[in-house]
Amino acid sequence: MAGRHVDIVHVARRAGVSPATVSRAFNHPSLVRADTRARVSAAVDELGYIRNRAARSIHGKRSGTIGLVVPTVDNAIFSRLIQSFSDALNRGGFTLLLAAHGYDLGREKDLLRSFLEHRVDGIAVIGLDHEDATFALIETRQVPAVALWNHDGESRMSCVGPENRHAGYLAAQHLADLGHRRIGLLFPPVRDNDRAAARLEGAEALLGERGIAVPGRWRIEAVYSVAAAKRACLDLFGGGDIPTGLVAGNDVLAQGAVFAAAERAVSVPDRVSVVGIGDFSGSAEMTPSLTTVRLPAAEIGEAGADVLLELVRAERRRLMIRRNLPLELVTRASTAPPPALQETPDGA
Amino acid sequence: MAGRHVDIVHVARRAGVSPATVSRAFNHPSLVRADTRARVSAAVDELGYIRNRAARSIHGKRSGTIGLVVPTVDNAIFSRLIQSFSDALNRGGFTLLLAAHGYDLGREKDLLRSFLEHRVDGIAVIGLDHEDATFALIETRQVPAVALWNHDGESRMSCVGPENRHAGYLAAQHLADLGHRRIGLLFPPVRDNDRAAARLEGAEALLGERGIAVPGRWRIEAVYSVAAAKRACLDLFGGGDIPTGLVAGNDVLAQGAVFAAAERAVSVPDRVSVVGIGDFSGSAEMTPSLTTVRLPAAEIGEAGADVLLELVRAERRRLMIRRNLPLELVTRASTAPPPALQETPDGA
DNA sequence: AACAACGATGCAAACGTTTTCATTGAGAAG
DNA sequence: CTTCTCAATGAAAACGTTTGCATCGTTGTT
Repeated sequence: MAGRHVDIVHVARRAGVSPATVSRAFNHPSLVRADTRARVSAAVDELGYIRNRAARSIHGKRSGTIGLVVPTVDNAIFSRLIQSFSDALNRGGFTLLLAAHGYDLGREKDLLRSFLEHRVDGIAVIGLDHEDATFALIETRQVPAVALWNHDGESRMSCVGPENRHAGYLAAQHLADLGHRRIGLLFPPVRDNDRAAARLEGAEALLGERGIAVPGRWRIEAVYSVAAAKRACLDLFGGGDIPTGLVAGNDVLAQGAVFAAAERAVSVPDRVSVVGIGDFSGSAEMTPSLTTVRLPAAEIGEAGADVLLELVRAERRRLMIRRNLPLELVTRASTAPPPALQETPDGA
Repeated sequence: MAGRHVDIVHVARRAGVSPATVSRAFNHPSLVRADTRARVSAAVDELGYIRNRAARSIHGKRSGTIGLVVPTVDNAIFSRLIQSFSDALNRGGFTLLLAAHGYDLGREKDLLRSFLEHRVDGIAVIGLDHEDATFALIETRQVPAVALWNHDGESRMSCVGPENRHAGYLAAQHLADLGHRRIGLLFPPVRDNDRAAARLEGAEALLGERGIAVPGRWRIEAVYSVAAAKRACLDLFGGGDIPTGLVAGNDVLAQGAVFAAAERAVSVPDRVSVVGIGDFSGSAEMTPSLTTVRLPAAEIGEAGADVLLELVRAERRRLMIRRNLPLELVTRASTAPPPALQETPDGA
């Protein structure tokens, strides 16, 4: 009952009206009489007509699409964000264009350009660190844009997220407050990743305040994967010189560390405490359950979409909105006072 | 140096040529003289011109977009697929439109419709079970489409994936071969999820062949989350009547089961064996490492994109391509012969 | 009864691009 | 020097919509 290339003219003929009326029936229903609207609607159904947004958008109308560029999709960190971002977008009648740059900010700029070719109504990126060309692109086109997953009061663009620096600070503070002085840092490469860089900076700031130095051999770098983190920590836990506490740049790394400890028969938290950042799916359920600084991924996605749609709908361009989302230390079973203090429970 | 609404006419004026020549410089470079091309290119850079794909696509040209609808993004299962699918698309010069229907096939149809409004060049969905209206939409519009994550020689549309039925069969076979007769099934709700349904069917088929009956109290249902699976299994492992083997519908559920067993001090694999399906990130690293039937998520995404782009580029519509991707049982530490057999190692 | 006001609809221009066809000019062949 | 060919470019129509403006018929006002 339906053809492939039915356009508004076919519908108009079928309904016995002009194309203009069909268009109005869609976009300004109040302007067309109810029975005419019904005839149009019937013709639409009979012919299986589907509106062409491309043709609409060349009139300066919105395209109804929002572009999101993430470092990677394949990652517990971002998948929840993408889910909630996409849902919030759909609720607002927008469709998500998604691309991943693989932690390569040069590639990010190209993907953004491609989004602009599609005339997205808004753009979301992860983090506040981007190439100058990327900022220039956004600013000269004056396309509404928001940075997710990071907050900074001085940011060059609108942003929605927690203070990653504070997340690192809280994680380290937790270990220090428990009495740990021999602390290791397990972080991903910080190149093209300002979130991780900020967390590391925060952790080091706290340790500096408490006069705790981290020797080079306890600074471990591993890419974001349980396997890589476990591998790196098997070495760390293999020797005799083991820290009593470990701050991981995120829960994936922390999980790897816990698994490595299990394999090396290094008890968590009795022998070594591990604190993560993120509170991903599974962190609460594993054994021992993971102490971590919760990053509100779903909230970031939803609030980010809301902010972006607000920017899109705002008449006035160059509006700047910053939203700081709260962090929370979730204390579970993977952290405890260091061995020395456990032996002498009531202080030195 | 750049305005907001620079179009091809501005570029043409700046370069001292006609709009037609600018268009040709982009689309058929061989038709324009090298020095003219250079002038156009310079004008493009000076003005910051970005091509408008919407305007291009109303000429019947491709939109350069591919739509993918998944049940959910927030899930280790699909995030890797999305990643590799998106990458393969980008390599081919296409951009991904993504949406999630939350295991609601009615919603899926609406999302697909929205994709068609955007005139996507192709569509990918998960699984082979869809509403009639969904199939009708795809067939009457004759838009290239592929189903991912499931293979069926009789399928109504092109498909790329493994035989999920066989995955369930292999998992159950492994336990049966080890000597287990008291076997439980931990699966998600199968409504609007033909992959899970097929796996369950496969597992039951094998158990039937071996004359193994599964009592109702050992059929556990849990949504796809470690937390839900763990909760459900805490009950199972709490009583005295525990199966010796458990087939989980996927690794997330299996991980939950293993964590629950740990909490109930039920040893895996000495007391109960657990086999998953998927081989997700973390399954190899956890303790005990998880025996599982590997689903080639990244391969499905990449091959799926390749097949879809082939369909898009094919002159002839209604072409059907089916690709069956291999499954593999990965034997790790979470499975072993049942306790009784362990005590009397050399047979009955 | 004449006229104003208004609701409903159609006509045609406009959006930014691609493409067909026609035109121009330069070099090749005679 | 003419004619033919061919490469390079421009003019204009076309794509599927939206919308400002014009038109028409009705209803309400005087």
